Amino acid sequence: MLPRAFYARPAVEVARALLGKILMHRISRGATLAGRIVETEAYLGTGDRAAHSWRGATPRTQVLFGPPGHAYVYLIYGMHECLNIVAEPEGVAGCVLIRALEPVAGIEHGAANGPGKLTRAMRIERSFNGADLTRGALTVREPEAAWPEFEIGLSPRIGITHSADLPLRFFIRGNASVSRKQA
DNA sequence: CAATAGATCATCT
DNA sequence: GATGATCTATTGC
Repeated sequence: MLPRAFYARPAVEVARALLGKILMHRISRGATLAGRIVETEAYLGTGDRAAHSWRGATPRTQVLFGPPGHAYVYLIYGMHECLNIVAEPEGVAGCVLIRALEPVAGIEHGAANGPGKLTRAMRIERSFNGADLTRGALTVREPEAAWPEFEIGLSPRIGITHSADLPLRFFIRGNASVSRKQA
């Protein structure tokens, strides 16, 4: 289990450090869904026009200003949920959007290569909003066996209409589960 | 193969 | 009342 201190850093650092880590959801006794994080995006707090928190805290975004290591789950376009992990020390907004997973357990190949698809594959819903990822059913942990070395790619974020030119998207170069063709 | 449309609703103005 | 950190299907070259 990654310690809370792992998340109490700038969102950009956390986004890069999360690549290769394992997202695990314990559905029930003995049944787990798991995937390797292969694509992330950093969202800063105030000042990043693309971030939900850019204007300040609202009822929905208050979790982004709370303690790091918690989940921020929201509904987008009326039909897809997106999973974020709160970064930065408490009181400072910032988070990391998990964009794609490589299947490890209980996930069909290609079913988690996109923000909306991975929440469905992992059965993550809005009830997880505010959940503590350092304990509980949904956790992030170090891979059990070391993964082969990988190269980190950097590109602008996807699907946003503001600050669309900032290179805040991180992905494992050459990985087949990344949501788009290589940059 | 690239571009676009439609689905569908919580949140904020 | 408009908008959006998406996805899939369909239309158009």
